[in-house]
Amino acid sequence: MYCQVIVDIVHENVDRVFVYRIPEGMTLEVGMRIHVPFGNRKNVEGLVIELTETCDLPESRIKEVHEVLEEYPAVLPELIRVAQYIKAHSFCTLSQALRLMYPAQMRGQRIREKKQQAIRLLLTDDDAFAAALEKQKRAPRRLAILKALRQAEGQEMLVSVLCQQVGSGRDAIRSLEQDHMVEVYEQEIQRKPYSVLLAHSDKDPVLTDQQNSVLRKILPAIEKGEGQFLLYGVTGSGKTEVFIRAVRHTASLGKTAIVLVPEIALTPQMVSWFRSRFGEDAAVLHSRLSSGERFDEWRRIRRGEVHVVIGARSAIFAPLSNIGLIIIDEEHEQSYSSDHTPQYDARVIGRQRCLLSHAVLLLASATPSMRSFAMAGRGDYGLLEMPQRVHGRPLPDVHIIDMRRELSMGNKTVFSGQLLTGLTHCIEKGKQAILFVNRRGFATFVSCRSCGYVVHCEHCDVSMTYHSVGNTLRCHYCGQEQAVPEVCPKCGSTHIKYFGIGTQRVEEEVHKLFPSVSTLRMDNDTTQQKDAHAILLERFRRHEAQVLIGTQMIAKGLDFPDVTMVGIVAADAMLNLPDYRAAERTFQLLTQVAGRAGRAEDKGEVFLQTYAPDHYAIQTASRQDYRAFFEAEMARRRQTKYPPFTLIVRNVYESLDENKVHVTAQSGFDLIQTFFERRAYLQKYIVYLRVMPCPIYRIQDKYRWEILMSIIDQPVCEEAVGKMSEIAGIPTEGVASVCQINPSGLM
DNA sequence: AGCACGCCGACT
DNA sequence: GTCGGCGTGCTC
Repeated sequence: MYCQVIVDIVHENVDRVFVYRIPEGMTLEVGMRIHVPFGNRKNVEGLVIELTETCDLPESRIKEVHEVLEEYPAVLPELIRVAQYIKAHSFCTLSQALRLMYPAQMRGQRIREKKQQAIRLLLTDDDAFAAALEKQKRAPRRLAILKALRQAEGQEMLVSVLCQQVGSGRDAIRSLEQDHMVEVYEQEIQRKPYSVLLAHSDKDPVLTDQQNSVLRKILPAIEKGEGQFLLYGVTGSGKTEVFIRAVRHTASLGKTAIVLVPEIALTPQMVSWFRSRFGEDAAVLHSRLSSGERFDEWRRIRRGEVHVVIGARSAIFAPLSNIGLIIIDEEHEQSYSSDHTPQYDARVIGRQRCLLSHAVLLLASATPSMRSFAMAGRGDYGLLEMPQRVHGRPLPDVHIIDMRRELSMGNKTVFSGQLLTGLTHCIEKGKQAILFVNRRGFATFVSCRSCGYVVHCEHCDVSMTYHSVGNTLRCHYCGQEQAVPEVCPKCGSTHIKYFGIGTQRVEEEVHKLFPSVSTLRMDNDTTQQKDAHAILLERFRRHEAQVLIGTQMIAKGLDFPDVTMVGIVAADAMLNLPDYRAAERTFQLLTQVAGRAGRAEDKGEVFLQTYAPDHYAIQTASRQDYRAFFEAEMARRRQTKYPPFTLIVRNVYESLDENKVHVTAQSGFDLIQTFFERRAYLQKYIVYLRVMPCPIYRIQDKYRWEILMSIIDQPVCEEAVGKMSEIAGIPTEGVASVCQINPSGLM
């Protein structure tokens, strides 16, 4: 018997199968991790991707498998196929793609064993114990161990705990073991993530007609094992309940399900919802688990102990067998595409995994991505709609406030008159309010009002961001910190002040205007500690504060029944970012934020302050009119030749050597040009192809150049994308390079 | 990625 | 005469 092995080395030269002989008496299965001799090296890690009876290589050239690393296959056969798909579409080696399929801790010699040594007293009756004490009376360590164990619950404890209690006594333990007084054994310890969030069992709510009609499409598809859907449901339409019913139905068929959410820490409510409904039958996988916790959850899933996995992007690779349903909530979220190699998109992987495993794919959003909605329009996805909020609750009233008029009327403060009136009403009625401050694209910087000088980072070509805590300036890219200058370094003027609006500034304003009102602030500064998100949100839920002030992180999926008013301080802050998705992002964010208002009986009110009141993204968002936005945005994308009509591929080069980085980028550019010259049939698909310095020319002292290509998204063009990726992969001394596909935020 | 094989400069 | 530079080439 032979096996085809992928060695865990990332290099194109070894990115292929190698055949090994399976030694007598060794049982191997596809997906198992093994050690193999490779070249001159002994024990290189490898993964079995196929078993074969014969092989066409001369027997003399074939080596034997050295050992099996786990007694079970680490990668399910279907996930090997997913990895092959990733290799083919994301220009990485198969070993890189396979690494996505199991926890990183399993690699290398440091296999995280979830077992720990425990020790148990073997002396059952008092006489035997007394005799033992007598026998060991001249060995104080051994006596201490016996006494400690006698008192321990179940007369057993962890060796590590015991050693700490009596002072190191490994030798003492060994001799007691030889005398058959104690037994040392391996004990499984399970780390339990999210044990803080107690499972309170909720009653099933009665489904609305809308929820029922959507489920009538999904449930039969799950039974059939075939179907891909895009669920477009407005905020507050009750999508979560649909997910729960669909997952439960899947489990009742003996199948398993994955639920992807944008970033689990941002939606602790969603996790506790599922926890309360599925309890131990659900596993949680996300990036903020400790490595041990992640490994334990992975093993629980792998052993088939759970039917449901909830997680962020990488949970799409959860080792569930017999999968019946994959749900991707907030489908439009950026976080579903990974930016470092292997660059994959969880939506695309989900689609592929469902096809391979005969499972149903369900993408859901109140603001679907352009790509997905366009695919639904082409019939790639079945479109399911939930246009009404539950219990017929109306969408909030949205007031668009023209901040240019406010300014011309002499209002130089952060809040418009209308927003202030709304906030006052809300506070007087004893309700809660959310003030949303979009920090993206609205960095607070320090500049001189006399000469216009702006404080820049000395290592990066960006202005530094003002932080009122400690009155410091921090560079967003390298973390450098410095004090705010008292006088302008350029002209000596003392009129040097910070500009822009941040959450801190808004909070200060609220305190000034409403001294008796308590506030909570949620942003990067206040959520550094573990679980800080959940704690802040829980405090707001318990009415510890009447006003919540926050950034993006308060926009998503939160459900606070007593919030009747939402203020958006600067709706168009992100509209002018150098990103073709700026309008799409603005629309999504505004819709999500506005959706936070009026989720219970009281109708919500939203005050949307903007300097671009006529922009289609603002107008359509204020009406929560997704279709109108979609049509307008698609027309614009078609006309300006942006995704989804094109693919944007960007190779970024970075180096401390200004000249070298230029030369390297230029030679890469020459290569891609030569490539196109030899392929005349591809040239007509090119929208543009150029080489130039990056918009932010220097970050952390490194100079940066880029090759930017836009090409019509056609299957034949994938070759060109592959070439770009290959060019970025050419190693150059002292120059780092990456290939990005449809990058966000060009910097 | 590693590591061996292999062909040309300054050293005990 | 050797030790050693790192340029190609291979790994079942």
